[in-house]
Amino acid sequence: MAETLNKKISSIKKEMINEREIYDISDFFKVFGDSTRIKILWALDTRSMTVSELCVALEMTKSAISHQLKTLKDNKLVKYKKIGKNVIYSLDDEHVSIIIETARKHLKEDH
Amino acid sequence: MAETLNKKISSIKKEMINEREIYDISDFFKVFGDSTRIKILWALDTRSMTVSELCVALEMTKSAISHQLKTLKDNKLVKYKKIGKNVIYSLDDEHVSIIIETARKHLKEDH
DNA sequence: TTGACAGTTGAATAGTTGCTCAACTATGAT
DNA sequence: ATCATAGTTGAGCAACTATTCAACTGTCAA
Repeated sequence: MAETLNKKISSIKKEMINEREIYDISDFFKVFGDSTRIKILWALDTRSMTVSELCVALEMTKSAISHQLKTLKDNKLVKYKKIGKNVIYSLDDEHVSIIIETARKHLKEDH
Repeated sequence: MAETLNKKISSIKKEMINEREIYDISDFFKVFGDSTRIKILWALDTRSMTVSELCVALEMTKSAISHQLKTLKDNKLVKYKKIGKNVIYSLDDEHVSIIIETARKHLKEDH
């Protein structure tokens, strides 16, 4: 009885995955695999910010920040709004927080 | 009334994060940022496997697989058991599935 | 002991990536 | 028009990384 249920749950949980999706997933995680980008996401999870504000917060050059914002933009993790000379960036996805928090939980565990 | 509640929720949700944790988080995601390692994790999420079995499943050399298994081992994502000449690897953490599934959800969405 | 099989490891190489620098666009103020 | 500010972009370089190759350890069988 319980075994049949487990098999059912297991078959629902485990779907097929193809070569293309594998690359999409690993490319997606590459975006999170850089400390500067994590800092940006963390900062933007607090509040929306302009590029200059991010430069001050992270103590980095406009160019470096802008390059990383492009990567985040391309991966649909941040969105932006132009207001006059400023460009205000903000998070574009609720998954970002979930993913980072799950990682933190994992890292807090003792093995 | 609603505003006060939002502020409270916001303060609970958002904890401090330090420089060290930023690097730990990005290092953790670097592990997921490689297609070979995703393939290994995906395969091991189906069932435990020896190195040779993984070689057949992923069509790669023992050496390449072994190098990546070391990385996964170091990051506490897989565990292993020696049985005779064989080394059987399996997933070491329920967070792995959660993280990969959240990424897949994100990638499936249209923006 | 010898040989075959399973897996690990270190060095070398080829490819990738993050930051800097300089040049650029665009907007607003004088 | 001119200048300052805000941000973007492409090239180049230094640092990193995934795979290959060859040599190695450890286990089992004859």
